[in-house]
Amino acid sequence: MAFKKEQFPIMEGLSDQALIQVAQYFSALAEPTRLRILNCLRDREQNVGELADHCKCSQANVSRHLSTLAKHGLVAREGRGTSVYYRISDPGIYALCDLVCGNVARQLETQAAALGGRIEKV
Amino acid sequence: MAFKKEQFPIMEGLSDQALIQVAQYFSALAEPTRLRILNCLRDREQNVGELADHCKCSQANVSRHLSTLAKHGLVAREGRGTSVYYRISDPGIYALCDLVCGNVARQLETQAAALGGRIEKV
DNA sequence: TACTTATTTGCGCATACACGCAAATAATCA
DNA sequence: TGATTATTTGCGTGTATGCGCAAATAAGTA
Repeated sequence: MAFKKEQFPIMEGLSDQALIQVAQYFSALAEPTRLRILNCLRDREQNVGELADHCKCSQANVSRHLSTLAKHGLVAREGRGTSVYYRISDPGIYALCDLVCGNVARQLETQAAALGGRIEKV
Repeated sequence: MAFKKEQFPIMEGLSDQALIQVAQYFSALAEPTRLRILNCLRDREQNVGELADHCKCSQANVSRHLSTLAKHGLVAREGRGTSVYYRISDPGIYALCDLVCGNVARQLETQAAALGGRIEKV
């Protein structure tokens, strides 16, 4: 793990705070609806109502998920008129998601091979 | 505004099942003790007792966390003698952790700047 | 066999959180 | 002003999960 020594000292005994920070960052991404929201925001910013439509999710839940994502610095909030627009503020998440998709795909292939190829690819 | 758009296709390209898979992969990494275990396994394989010592965690919990990691294909299990040795089986987590550490570090810098540089170290 | 060590698992409890629902808040306009 | 629309938030509920504890399981040895 490439921690900056200034922020994350102690390599052999990573600080608990650093581990908690990283774990919380992963937690923000560990929810299907939030991943769908982030995917919707990939191309352009959107307001809460639009995201609720595209995610087939209630406005209240989308608002809550956006709050979580904003708290972890993944999205940025900007109110214009009566609407509130959200946009990606941490482009690094797409590299993350791409990596995870690759890892998951490899894992599925392994499982498929172990099960005789009965699992169709996602 | 109504939020029912059940006639919309699933998200562009990403099935619900794929999102759930990715979310579960992130969930496996969204736990400080599991991150510590993975960090301990970075250099060499270790058995459950060694990991319990290094993580200052009970053997039972370490065993459970290892089970979770193995279920998601992050570690591999191999029993030798009375011990069970675990090792990293998905090298992709290195890239993942590098990215997340960078993202978290950037976020911390932003927060530190917003707070007037009062955060010296984590 | 019995004994020792190492690992796993069953159970109960506490916490975290996603969701539905409804009320509260914010911004714009008649 | 009040009305309308958009967003947020408070509350209750069900579910998932991390942990401690103890028992069960597995492998090696006398």
